[in-house]
Amino acid sequence: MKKNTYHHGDLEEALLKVGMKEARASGARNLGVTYLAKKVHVSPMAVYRHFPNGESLKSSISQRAREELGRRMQEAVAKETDVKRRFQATGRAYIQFGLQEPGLFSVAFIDCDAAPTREDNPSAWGIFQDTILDLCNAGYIKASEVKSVAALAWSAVHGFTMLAGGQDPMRPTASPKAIDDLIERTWQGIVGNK
Amino acid sequence: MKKNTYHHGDLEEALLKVGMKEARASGARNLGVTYLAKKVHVSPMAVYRHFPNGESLKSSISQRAREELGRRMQEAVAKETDVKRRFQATGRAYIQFGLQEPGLFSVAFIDCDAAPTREDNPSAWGIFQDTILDLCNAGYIKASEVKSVAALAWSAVHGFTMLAGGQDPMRPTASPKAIDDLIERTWQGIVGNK
DNA sequence: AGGATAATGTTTACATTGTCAACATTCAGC
DNA sequence: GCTGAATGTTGACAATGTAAACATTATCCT
Repeated sequence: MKKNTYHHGDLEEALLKVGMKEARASGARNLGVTYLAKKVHVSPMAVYRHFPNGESLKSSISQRAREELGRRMQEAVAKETDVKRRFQATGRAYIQFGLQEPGLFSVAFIDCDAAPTREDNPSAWGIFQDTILDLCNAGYIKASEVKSVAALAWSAVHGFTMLAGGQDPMRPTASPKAIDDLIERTWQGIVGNK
Repeated sequence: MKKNTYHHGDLEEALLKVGMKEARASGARNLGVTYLAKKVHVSPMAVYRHFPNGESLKSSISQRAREELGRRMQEAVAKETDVKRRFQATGRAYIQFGLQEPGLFSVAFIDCDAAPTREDNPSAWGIFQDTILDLCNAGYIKASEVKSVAALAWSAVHGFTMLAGGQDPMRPTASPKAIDDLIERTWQGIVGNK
């Protein structure tokens, strides 16, 4: 019945967990070493047993956020069978994630030396690319076009989310109709005028 | 010949100037009050005579960066006469700015409560929108399409620049050919299959 | 079981940063 | 030239990241 554990059990996991909570609530504002340590009721220095420095902790949280995005995309894709619809679902999920979880989304793309997604976890990019290869196999696009198609789709979706989620007065509106429209136009840019 | 001026002359301008230099060199990393004050050989507190706090200073630098982007776009547009080419030039200039000046570009879009572009300075968004309205007048698109066309073009270009300029392993390549391709596909998404 | 050793936390200490308050100097206009 | 407004300075304080030294617990080897 020792309540005072001293040892925490799994501090690393706990830090990442509370980090994600903070990220969800307020983006990258409260992801400092001291702040997160306090949340877990641990001295700041304990953090350094699990991360070489604060940047690294933030970076790991960023990675988790990216994985969360990947998971959402995967779920969305799983609901569709048609190749084209699967492809579009990835984009829609990406945008919806960005708008529903602005904190996580912004943390996912802060440029702290981004640790790559761990191999065994769903990568947004991986899912995305798979659906593009499917488009290729289904004859929508040529193999030689894969790279440039990916660039357009990825860019449009990422850019839209950034801009729509920001606070610029010039940001595009993010109504369902506007999103549909973006996706439809992007599709035009992909399959062209054939 | 008093070398010890004590008063600086125009500290605000000096801070913004050196801030831009730092931004160009290393993004948002060295835009703190103390650091910039040191660069101008002034005590940190002097900064507060010109900006209410550090965020505000950073935000003003961000604004300057956005204005610089606007200037580049304007220069690019001025070289073209054809409506379509003018429109595409804005996008190309945007991307090139982002790739040639990654520091400035990232600072331009940090989410410090973005001060809107000062009215009398070239706004990237303003230039962009003007060329879209020209597209409209020239009959390329319908008036009802302006918003969604703007959303696609702006998103694609912004997203591409963010991604290509980042360090993700999944970033698109940014060769001239790849950029041309993006712009061409985006154009397809705009004028569609007519 | 018991003791060496690795893992994991804590306290102290210090440099850096943003910012407040109080004080000093210069400028501008009467 | 004096007075008040602008503009800078110094000193103090709280918060942060992190190094060093120390303490506690877990693990593993005989």
